[in-house]
Amino acid sequence: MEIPKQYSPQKTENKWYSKWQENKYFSSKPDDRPPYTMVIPPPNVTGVLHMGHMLNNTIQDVLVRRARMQSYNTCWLPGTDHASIATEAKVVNLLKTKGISKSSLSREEFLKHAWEWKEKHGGIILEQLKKLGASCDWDRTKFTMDDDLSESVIKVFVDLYNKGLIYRGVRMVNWDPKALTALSDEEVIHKELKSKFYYLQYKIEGSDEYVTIATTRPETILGDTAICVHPDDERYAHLKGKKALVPLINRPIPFIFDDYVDIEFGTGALKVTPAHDINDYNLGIKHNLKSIDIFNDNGTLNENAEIFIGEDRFVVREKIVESLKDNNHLVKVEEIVNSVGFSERTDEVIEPKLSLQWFLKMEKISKPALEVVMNDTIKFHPPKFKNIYRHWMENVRDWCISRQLWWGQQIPAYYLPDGNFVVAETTEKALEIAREKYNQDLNIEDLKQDEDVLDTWFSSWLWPISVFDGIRNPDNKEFKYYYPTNDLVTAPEILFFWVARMIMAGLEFNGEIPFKNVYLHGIVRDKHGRKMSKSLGNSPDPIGLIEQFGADGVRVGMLLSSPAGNDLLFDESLCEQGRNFCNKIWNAFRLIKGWEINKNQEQSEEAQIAYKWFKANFNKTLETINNHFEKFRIADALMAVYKLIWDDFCSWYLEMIKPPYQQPID
RNA sequence: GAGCCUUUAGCUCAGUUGGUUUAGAGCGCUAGCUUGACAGGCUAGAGGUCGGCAGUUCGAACCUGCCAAGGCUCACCA
Repeated sequence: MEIPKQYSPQKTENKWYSKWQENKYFSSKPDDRPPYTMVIPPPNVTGVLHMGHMLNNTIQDVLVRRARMQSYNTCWLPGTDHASIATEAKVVNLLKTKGISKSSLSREEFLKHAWEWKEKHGGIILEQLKKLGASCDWDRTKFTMDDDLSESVIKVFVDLYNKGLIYRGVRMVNWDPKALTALSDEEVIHKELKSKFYYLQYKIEGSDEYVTIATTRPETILGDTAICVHPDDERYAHLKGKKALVPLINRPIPFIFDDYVDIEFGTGALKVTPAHDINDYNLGIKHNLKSIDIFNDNGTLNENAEIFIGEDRFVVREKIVESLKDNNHLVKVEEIVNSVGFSERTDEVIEPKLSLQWFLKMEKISKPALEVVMNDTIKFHPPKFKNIYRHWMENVRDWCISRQLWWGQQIPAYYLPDGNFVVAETTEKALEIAREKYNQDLNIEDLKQDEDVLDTWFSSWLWPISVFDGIRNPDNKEFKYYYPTNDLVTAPEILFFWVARMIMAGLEFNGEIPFKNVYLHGIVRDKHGRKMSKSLGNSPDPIGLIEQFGADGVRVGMLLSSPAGNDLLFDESLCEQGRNFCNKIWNAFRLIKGWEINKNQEQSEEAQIAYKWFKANFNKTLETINNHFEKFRIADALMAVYKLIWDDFCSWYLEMIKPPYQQPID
């Protein structure tokens, strides 16, 4: 039998993965053994595998395979996330290429298209994970919009509403003018930008005097309803009771006095636009100001603006500066660095907007979730994330959970003709409650369900529970056996979005933590430390890498340079090292396979010593490896294996017991 | 603006409560090897006043203070 000199991962990996699958080696059923459970951080259903997924799932696979070898009953549960905004945007774009606009479709028609798209393109990533060798229990694959998971989300919403933790109200929210929906605070990314600081003159009504204010958003002057100065600022004291005229439209607005204003900053005079800035909004409430919303949902100006109606906010910014200049309202322009919020999904500049949304109160449920992390009931690896977690938890604000989208779980609130509403799991139950509470004569047609859906994270925060049906049937056998899960492997980017909220959900709905360890790995960057991005073109195709180096080669390469919490500077040469390692093992096998065994031959003294030495060495290394694993030092564990095989086993042991040329071995 | 983290060989990182470390690993590098498992290999070797300054100590990569560079998280200063 001829064994090729070089290892061929393609042949080997496909062969064994099929075999594993055929024999259901990864499938798990509750039994007498202790369980080891892990849920996958569900990737977007429309996503494709990128380097980050590859790292994330390789680490999980290592953990779960080790647990399997330790004879735990291992269950690694895979699945995908419906990713409301991202998926809806993709479907909208696809429809656009077919000449269909979303607005021309009914909700039902649109959802039909969305589901079609999901069936067709969804789950590609799961097939890619199989190529990677991921040992998931594929029979348990879940999707966050499966009927049972959706039901769980609705049940939880109703439960929280009944507990008084969910409320509906008009608040200043982060509005994405491109996705046309509200976002949570976490979905806003602040970036420092070089902006312009415009100094504008407002005429004082009935006088020749002017007052100068400074702003970065001149287009919002059309929504001004006051000018605010500090009560101790003598420069402006004489303006009490006077009014200023908004430039270009000459709407009179009052002066208000509040120590919120920083005397030193700008001119010490602040224009107040309650509809378009959270601070101004608060000032507006305090001083009883009118609120003039000058924007449409898509970021264009509406009739309230009086001028530039229908034009985009950024176009108007340019134009209004010209107008102000022409009318001698512009005093000067300075360069300034300020922080601007962008939508995490669409990269659109966020518009603070007053709107009616659903919120979840965070104060009560965040406290226990903070505690279990601080007292190490849930351990973070590396622990430096505890601080970051605490800071966020201590300052968290109510969570805006409604989204003006169709793809997702529709909010189970039903409005009555008189404006009242009821919250219930089904229309039938809603009707029942509505009749009881408001009017016996109501019919099902009188109820109108809320148009909005819930934030995707409002479903994925239940993931470790709902995949085992622990919300609907908390006493079911599987949930009792598999939950709480053991380890969670994810990126720090979603510590707040997901990890923190899963902890809250676990404690709130089941009184138990959802997992015991959270391993937070870094971001995969290129070898120059730059983030991988489409525009830079510096992200290798993971499947291409697997074809080139073998899945094991690539995975060894990634793990070797991946200490917990640190970013990984990816370089193809790492995969080469991994491939070479696989080849080394292959050739050790080739060597041994080539030996002829003579059972009658005495074992030489040297061989006996060699055997004892290696055995001792092996056990010592095993201890080291276990120690590394307990501390989630995967890279170190792998290096110990690497050296054990390459140096101790191949370079020393095999050489020591190697029989003379063409002689048999004992 | 607030909080946190990092800085050790060319690169990526270890270095556990300060003393068996004249500071380690992998990769890379240099010089030799067409050696019968493997050139995706073997052998030999070079490389660091542990970011800077000051201090504590008999003794500091490790503790303290200041400074410098890089990074992360949060934040309503127009």
